[in-house]
Amino acid sequence: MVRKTKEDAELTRQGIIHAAREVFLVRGVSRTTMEHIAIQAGVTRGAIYWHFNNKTDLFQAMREQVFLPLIDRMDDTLLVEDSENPIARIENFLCKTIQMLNENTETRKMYEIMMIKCEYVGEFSTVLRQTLLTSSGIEEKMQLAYKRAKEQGQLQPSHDPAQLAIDTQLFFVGLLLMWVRDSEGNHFRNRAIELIKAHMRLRHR
Amino acid sequence: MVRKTKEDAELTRQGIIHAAREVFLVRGVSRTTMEHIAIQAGVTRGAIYWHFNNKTDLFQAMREQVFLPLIDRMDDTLLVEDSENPIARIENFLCKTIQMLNENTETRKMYEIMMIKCEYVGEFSTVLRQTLLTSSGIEEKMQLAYKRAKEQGQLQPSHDPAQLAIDTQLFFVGLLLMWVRDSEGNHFRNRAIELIKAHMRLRHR
DNA sequence: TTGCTTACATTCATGAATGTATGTAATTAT
DNA sequence: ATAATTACATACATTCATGAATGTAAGCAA
Repeated sequence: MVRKTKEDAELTRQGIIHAAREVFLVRGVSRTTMEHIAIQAGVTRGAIYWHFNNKTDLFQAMREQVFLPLIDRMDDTLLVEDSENPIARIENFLCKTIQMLNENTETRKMYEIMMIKCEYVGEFSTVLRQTLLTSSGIEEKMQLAYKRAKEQGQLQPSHDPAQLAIDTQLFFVGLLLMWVRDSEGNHFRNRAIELIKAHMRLRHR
Repeated sequence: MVRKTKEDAELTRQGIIHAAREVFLVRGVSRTTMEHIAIQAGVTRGAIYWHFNNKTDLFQAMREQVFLPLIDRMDDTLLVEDSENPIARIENFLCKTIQMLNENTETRKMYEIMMIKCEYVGEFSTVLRQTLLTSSGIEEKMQLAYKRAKEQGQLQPSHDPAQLAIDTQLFFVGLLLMWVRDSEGNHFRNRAIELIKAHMRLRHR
């Protein structure tokens, strides 16, 4: 394989990211070497070092490619001001996320890698901090939605929007984790949507 | 350092486990070498290879040492038949676990290692499968407790014990994960108990 | 067309890391 | 008291893995 055009180069870059995801998934991030990725991508290590400085750099590129659109989606679903049914909007956001995991292989694999195939240590602790920021962002937005729900009298009067928001968030974090862990069985995968609806039903009325 | 007596040997063994926990915590399991552990423990790699076959073996020993007593505690708290207040028993179990994390350094570190410093890949996927078994065990026992609560009319009639059990378990898994991730800040660490009580309050009456 | 640059492949030097083999002194069993 | 074993330390062989250096052919601008 020899010199390529710019478009080909971008294709190679994407191919490397794609290959890395596959290898990370089966070998874990730490145990994956540049050579593994290179072989999977059908290039040499030289090609990878051309496009990325090192493994962390490659990992970050991979992560952003999946998460940036996801954050956008969150804003679209939760942050809107109209609030014609906040509770349903929360439920919708959660279900859509699960649906995303079911349909989009790359997103699913990225979640799996981030939750059980990656050690958050050294340079990677940055990633964890970003995750925390994202989390508290979600929490805030859910809290807003719950507040609106309360104003509209959709909640039981004894319920506090802030508490509900954290409770829902923790529920969802747990669900995602178990969803990912349960790759072989199907105790959580099949029932995720159902579980979300049951969770939201606890709040309603 | 020369030949020791049996008791000294056991001490060395424990020292190695202790050292491994420290190093795993800061370097992650994969990036930790036997040499790192040896230095931390003040022995040579030879000593470690005497007591353990390899890193995985050492990891398993470490894990069991912390988790076996924990499972016992779970049975004691949740499984009892008297059931003089099932809801309170669940709450108690969750709070005690958090309390354990606060007080017992080794348990806390082990949780942290297992959740964000370990890649579940190859031989380590066994560990994940064990975790899943433990989880469904907890779920079953909580479900029993919720059933009793329902029989005693402590729950809202619309609530299904099975759903409540999963919901609580996912909430708690999420809480543990965020508790571990939030090692620098204190968004979750300080409020864990409070969050548990709020969660249980959603069910009561 | 010529020369500079891009997009890689290839090679190399170096440093880990592992597991095993060997050495050795103290301990325990006999 | 002697032999056998234990609990390590030390040394070694081998296998990765990295990153940089170098090579090279093809594209692209002038």
